[in-house]
Amino acid sequence: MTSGISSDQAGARRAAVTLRDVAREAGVGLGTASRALAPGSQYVADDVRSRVLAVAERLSYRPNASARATTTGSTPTIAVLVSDIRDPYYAQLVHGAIGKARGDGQMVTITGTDHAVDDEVRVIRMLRSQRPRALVLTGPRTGSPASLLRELERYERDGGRVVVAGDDDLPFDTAVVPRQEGARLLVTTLRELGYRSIALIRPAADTADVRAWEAGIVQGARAAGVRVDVVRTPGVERSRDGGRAATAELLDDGRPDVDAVVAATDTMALGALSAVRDAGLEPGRDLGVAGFDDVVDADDVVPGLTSVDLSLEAIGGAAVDLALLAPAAERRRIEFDARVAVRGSTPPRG
Amino acid sequence: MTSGISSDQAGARRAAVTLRDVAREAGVGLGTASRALAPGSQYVADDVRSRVLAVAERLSYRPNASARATTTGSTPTIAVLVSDIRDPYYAQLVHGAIGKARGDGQMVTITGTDHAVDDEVRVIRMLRSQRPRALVLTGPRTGSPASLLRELERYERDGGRVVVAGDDDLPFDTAVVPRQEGARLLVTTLRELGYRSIALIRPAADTADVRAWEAGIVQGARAAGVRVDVVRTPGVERSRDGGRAATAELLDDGRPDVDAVVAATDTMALGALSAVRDAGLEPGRDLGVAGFDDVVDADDVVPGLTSVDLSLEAIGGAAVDLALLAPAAERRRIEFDARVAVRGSTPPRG
DNA sequence: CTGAAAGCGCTTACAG
DNA sequence: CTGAAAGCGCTTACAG
Repeated sequence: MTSGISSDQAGARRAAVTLRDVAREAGVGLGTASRALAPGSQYVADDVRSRVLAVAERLSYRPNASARATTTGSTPTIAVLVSDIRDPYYAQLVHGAIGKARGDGQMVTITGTDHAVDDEVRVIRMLRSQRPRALVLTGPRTGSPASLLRELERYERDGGRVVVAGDDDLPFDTAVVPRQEGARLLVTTLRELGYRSIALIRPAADTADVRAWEAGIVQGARAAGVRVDVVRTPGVERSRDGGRAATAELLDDGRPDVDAVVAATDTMALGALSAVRDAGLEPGRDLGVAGFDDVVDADDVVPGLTSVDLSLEAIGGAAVDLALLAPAAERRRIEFDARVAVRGSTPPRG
Repeated sequence: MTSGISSDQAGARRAAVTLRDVAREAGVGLGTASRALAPGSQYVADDVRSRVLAVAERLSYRPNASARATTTGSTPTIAVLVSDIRDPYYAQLVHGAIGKARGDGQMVTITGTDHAVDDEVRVIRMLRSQRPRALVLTGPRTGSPASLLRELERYERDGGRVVVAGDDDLPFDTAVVPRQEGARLLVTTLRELGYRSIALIRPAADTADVRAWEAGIVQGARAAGVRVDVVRTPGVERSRDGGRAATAELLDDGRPDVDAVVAATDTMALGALSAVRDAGLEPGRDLGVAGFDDVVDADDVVPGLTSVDLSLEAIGGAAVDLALLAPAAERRRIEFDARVAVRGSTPPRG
């Protein structure tokens, strides 16, 4: 680090080519230049338009998005709130959003939040300054949503759009992650593979996503005639270690003839794989293991982990679609299919 | 999808509380209100300031960042160009950047590019509209950088800052990924573990990052007295399958008494692990395998993959630091230490 | 179809 | 310390 100059200096910005420059150079008025450059506008003579376009190209003119936004009132950006972009779950959502946004001429902004309501409120207050066209909420959150809803309503009142990509528990347009359906499908599939009795490994925190997953499992099990034990280990975290601990406890208890362990997330399932090995068993052969989210690169683990693909990329894209819709009285939902990926960790049983 | 209304509608934005509202409500002029709200400004009476602040709070006022930007000339955002946010390499960089930016009151924008020069130029042209305070370039790129440099110079001329987070091959302030040092360290470490002869698995494309890695390996090997074979399989991609194919070829060739396979990326190393198994060998015990980037969750693989931690998060943060510095005549570089993580895939050798 | 003018919501010299 | 005014770079009715 060599510079002692204040990092607050913005630099000399005034140099950029401006619409006025283009208009002067093309010999037209400001308004005409503006219209010529606007893709939609009809009211420009063809020759004038092409002249303006040529000048703009030659000067390498780029419209000032901020100036446009202060006229327009909003920015062509969509703000996505995620807790951790390194988490493949969020990375997939964001990737889908970026791809779709790009086609629609929108930017994507990523803002970090720990998904506690208080923090989300703080972040949204900050974001309101930006006047993003839409806010995309993700992830399960902790805390009572009352203050969050107030803040979001204020944002909507100012013309912003609020969209959820995740669970179906907030009163906004939602691209629903098909957890419940996915969980149901997983049980059905396990049943077809010959599994009869499964144990659920879940984090202690009772968030909306885990509830949806568990509901789906229980529902599917009832329909398919599969027995379900829920392992409720106090304090278990949504992590590899959490999955390992809970599974270890299950196995210590002399597991009530369970033939598969089903975890709420792939990460926890990886912990379950280790715990099974720690107990001297061979995952897959001796005890089935399945995850959820299909976020782990299947082939990176041995055996490959059976999981549920939740179409997260498509959901990220759908959230952008919803964000660009005009607000409507009724709430809109988009839901994609879940797909079970059967791999080595749940071989056909008996 | 129920709405037939054009998605181009921006909604009624005019509702938002404005500085004028705050000033009127507080009974002061616009200028005074502006100054009272500006964190730095001294020239406001304390009682006036607190009155304005109270009104702003009560009205839930949030300054319009676009309006501020059209006065100021730039936006408090840092644009990061990445090819794929799902790639943990980029996810880590971006995560580091977000964390640092947040502390500095900057937003982070993610823009996708395939890292071909032509595409980067296109993306940067788009971004120039946004007037982001800085552009952070990442990743190795393909194509001749001439047109890219032209575009970036234009951006700098308008007052923007260009920063690189990656290889040290562009004439801008750079947060250097310590590939060469890391590669050198890896060989030294392998030597200490007892390895004498290694084969390098590399993608066919000769990008800056791979060159740096290879140079580091060769350099380290020379110093430590380790023999190096470079496996140059035409067309091999920087992927799991690429690593698998190249390793398979090496093993087919009756590998010249190599005792470890060292891949240019963790992903390729995972492919190498598979190829070793395919050949009926046990990775680790029969043949050492090492990767690079330490991007794979160590415990997800069996055996754990020896790799090099490149401090990517810190580098992402450092890029933001550089971005916020005033431009300077001399080019600045920040380099972090690399660290070798030894795991089960390279046990001590005889 | 086009130009001059007003306006978007701020910030920043400029006189008090 | 403070208010009125000019200006940032656009867009958009409003008269031609």
